[in-house]
Amino acid sequence: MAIPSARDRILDSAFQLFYARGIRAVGVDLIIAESGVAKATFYKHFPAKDELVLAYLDKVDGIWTGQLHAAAESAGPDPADALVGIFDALGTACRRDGYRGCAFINAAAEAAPGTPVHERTVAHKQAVLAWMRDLAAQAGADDPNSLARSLALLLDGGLAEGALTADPEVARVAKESARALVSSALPRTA
Amino acid sequence: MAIPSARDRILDSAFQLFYARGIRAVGVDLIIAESGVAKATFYKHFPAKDELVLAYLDKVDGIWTGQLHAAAESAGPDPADALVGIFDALGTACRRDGYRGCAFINAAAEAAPGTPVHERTVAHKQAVLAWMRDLAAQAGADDPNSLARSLALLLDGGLAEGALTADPEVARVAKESARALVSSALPRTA
DNA sequence: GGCGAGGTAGACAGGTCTGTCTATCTGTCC
DNA sequence: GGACAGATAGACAGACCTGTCTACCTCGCC
Repeated sequence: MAIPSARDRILDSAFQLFYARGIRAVGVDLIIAESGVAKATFYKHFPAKDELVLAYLDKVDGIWTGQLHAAAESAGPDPADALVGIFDALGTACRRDGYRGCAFINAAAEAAPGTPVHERTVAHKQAVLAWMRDLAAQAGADDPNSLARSLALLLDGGLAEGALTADPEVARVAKESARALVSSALPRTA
Repeated sequence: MAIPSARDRILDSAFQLFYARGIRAVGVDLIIAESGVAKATFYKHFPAKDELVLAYLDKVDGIWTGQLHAAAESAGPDPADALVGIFDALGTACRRDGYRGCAFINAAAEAAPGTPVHERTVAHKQAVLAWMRDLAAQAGADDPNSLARSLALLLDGGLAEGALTADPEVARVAKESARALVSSALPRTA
């Protein structure tokens, strides 16, 4: 457990501050002060604030995607169960202190379409959607694409509403709705 | 068709600029230039930028709530149909040029919880939810609260994703999912 | 004619933001 | 010991942002 490298400290501070307050609301000076790093060091690792923002989004992507996959896996081997289990990640997130919705949606709200930040967000959402479509296909859905999109809507809705009120009820309803949509999208099973 | 008052011109410019670029990204100087108004006039009508932001949100609330109600009404007198019809407003919004998702969600992403802007967003979402809960109760749902929340998730999900890619497919899937959830939440009908 | 409401034009103060640059210190490897 | 990589501290430039203030203009109304 050595002291984290300067780069890691910067990224950690940025992670917390950007998420809690928004990207534009946090200046590099604050990140520098919070991470206890010199300004020159900051700009050596991240030549512009935008690059730090992208690194922040990549970090969020790693964490959140990991949580989604873990939730899906721990729901069991059946792909249909996995699709529903995804929503446990939403419930866990909702209950976390300082929860403020989806970092990507929040970032995209501050970035103009076409900018790298905005596009990184689109890429993330498309990756999640593609993964869910795969699961839907494995589950034998009649229309894996529509099912995956429906579930993505529920998930993004839960994340967006979470930015307003961190109400675990939202996650409960989302999971139940997901269960209903999944089972109605599968061919009749015994 | 007289020239709109100075206040209206300011609010119109703010409406377009805030929505298209985000609130923090737009300075009062730009709004002043765009609306062709003097700085003193601006500050006479809106003593601080924050008050303009709130007026902007109120304007959005009036427009968007009106569109939701209109979509619900034009789906017919049956409350269950109205609940599904709401999603036509999402489809129309998606297809509009310059569509960038829900102004409230975007605004909340930039405002810290507890600020007036954030709370105005929460109030708006709660009003929409309460209205949908009413419709769900009129439709005779077993659990109007859960049904309304499910539909709100789909709606907010559609709005949040709309900020990323204005894909009408999203609205189509949302409406279909809404139909499925509504019919599965009602007691068996012939 | 005179008054007042509301608008225009734009300088200005004080703060914050990003990004650059200089000068110094510390530890490691040879 | 000496060279070097990487960090520190902090001044600085230049842009931008909010909000204030002065000075003038214009139109309707009494």
